[in-house]
Amino acid sequence: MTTVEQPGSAARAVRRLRDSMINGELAPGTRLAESSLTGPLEVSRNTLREAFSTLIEEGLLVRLPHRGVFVATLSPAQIADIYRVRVLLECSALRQAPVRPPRAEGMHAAVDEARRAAEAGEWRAVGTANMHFHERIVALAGSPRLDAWMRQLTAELRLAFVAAPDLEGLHRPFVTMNEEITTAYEAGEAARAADLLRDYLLASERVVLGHLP
Amino acid sequence: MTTVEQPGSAARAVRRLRDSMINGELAPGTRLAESSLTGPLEVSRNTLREAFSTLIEEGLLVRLPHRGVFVATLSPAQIADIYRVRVLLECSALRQAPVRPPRAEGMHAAVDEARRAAEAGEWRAVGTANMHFHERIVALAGSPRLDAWMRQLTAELRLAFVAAPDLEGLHRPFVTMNEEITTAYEAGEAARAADLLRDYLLASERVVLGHLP
DNA sequence: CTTGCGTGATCGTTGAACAATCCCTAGGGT
DNA sequence: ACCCTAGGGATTGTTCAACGATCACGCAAG
Repeated sequence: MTTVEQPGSAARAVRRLRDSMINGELAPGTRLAESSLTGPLEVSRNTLREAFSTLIEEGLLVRLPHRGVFVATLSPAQIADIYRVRVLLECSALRQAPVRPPRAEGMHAAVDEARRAAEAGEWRAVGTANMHFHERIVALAGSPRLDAWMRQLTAELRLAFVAAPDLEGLHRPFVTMNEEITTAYEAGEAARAADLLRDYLLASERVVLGHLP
Repeated sequence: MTTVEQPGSAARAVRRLRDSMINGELAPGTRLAESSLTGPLEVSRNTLREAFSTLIEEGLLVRLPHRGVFVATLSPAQIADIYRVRVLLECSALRQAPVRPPRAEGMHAAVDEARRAAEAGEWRAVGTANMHFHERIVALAGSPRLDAWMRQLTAELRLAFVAAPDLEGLHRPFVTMNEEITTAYEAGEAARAADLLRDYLLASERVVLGHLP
């Protein structure tokens, strides 16, 4: 479920940087100078570079040789790529999911998480919960590798969210759609749920791309 | 196509380590002590650690904190996981591939590569070519992210190949199956090609698991 | 045979140092 | 006024040496 809390300065720096990015404190395109980060993060330059390597591998940072590392900026083409992968992964996972005893506990938990956050007006938390919902869908495939990849995808996508001016308009419409997909899946209609999910993703892609420029 | 030739000591160390692993010079389970690798690779300990990070992220190495890094050992469960992901990715990519003008150039190139290697009796090269073939199938989806993931998967899987005692029996049967899949796809029968591919993968999984213990 | 402890070795992290590369600006030419 | 070139300053890429923290191994005691 939750990511393992690894000890160590490098891992801590990774977590702090990642949180800062998905919280919007570090806007996409921001340059992260090594020397100016060693202070706030309380790590040495070498350890910081190791943290950078991890985040670059995850796609959250980009390194331009001899120029520095920058918070990744997602082009429309890259966002389209992410959604292409999501449609493939999520729909396949949902379509081949077991229906005899539906495994929707995780999906329910994510839906509840999203609804509570929506009632509290915390739209960034709603976005996080929505991403959790989709991670739970992929988890239906039962593959640790797929789970790890999906977490990467959602982290990357949240970089696109932080640039959006209207978080409520971006996330609110999808809370009820999550519920519909869960209901359809639990009713044994995996194929219909997968179709709903595909429509959901295409709609979400349009919203994200529309909120960008 | 080929991986980008990045400059830098760290990237060079990554390539040399990865090549050593998929060539079988570094057997799975081998411990890679930092101090004893700085000499042969001609890099400092810090740079070596950076190279380790990359390969750990790729799944080729495993880090046990305060104990060192080891060449990854694939358990049967992990191999099964890899094949589960492959079935999902490759079959989806092939099923949704364009059939009007089939894009099979890459697949043909990989088939030829495999056949030439088979005639030369270089079975490890045959395995490499077969992996290229499947990377080309995923490339039909047109997603850079999927391509990168598939390269990771094939690299991991080759770790399982190096332990096999009978490389010919492991790789030879699949050369002609590659050709059949290509033919079916070019004939416009994407669905049948996907079914062939699924059978192929399930058979390959059995062979790999059978060659292991 | 098992348990506990000490020793040695390795890892995790730090700080400093140097070379390589890039950005920016000042200067000269047209 | 504009463009091109050269230099200085800053940042990155890489290496090295050192320290504490942690683990593996062996030996002694029960």
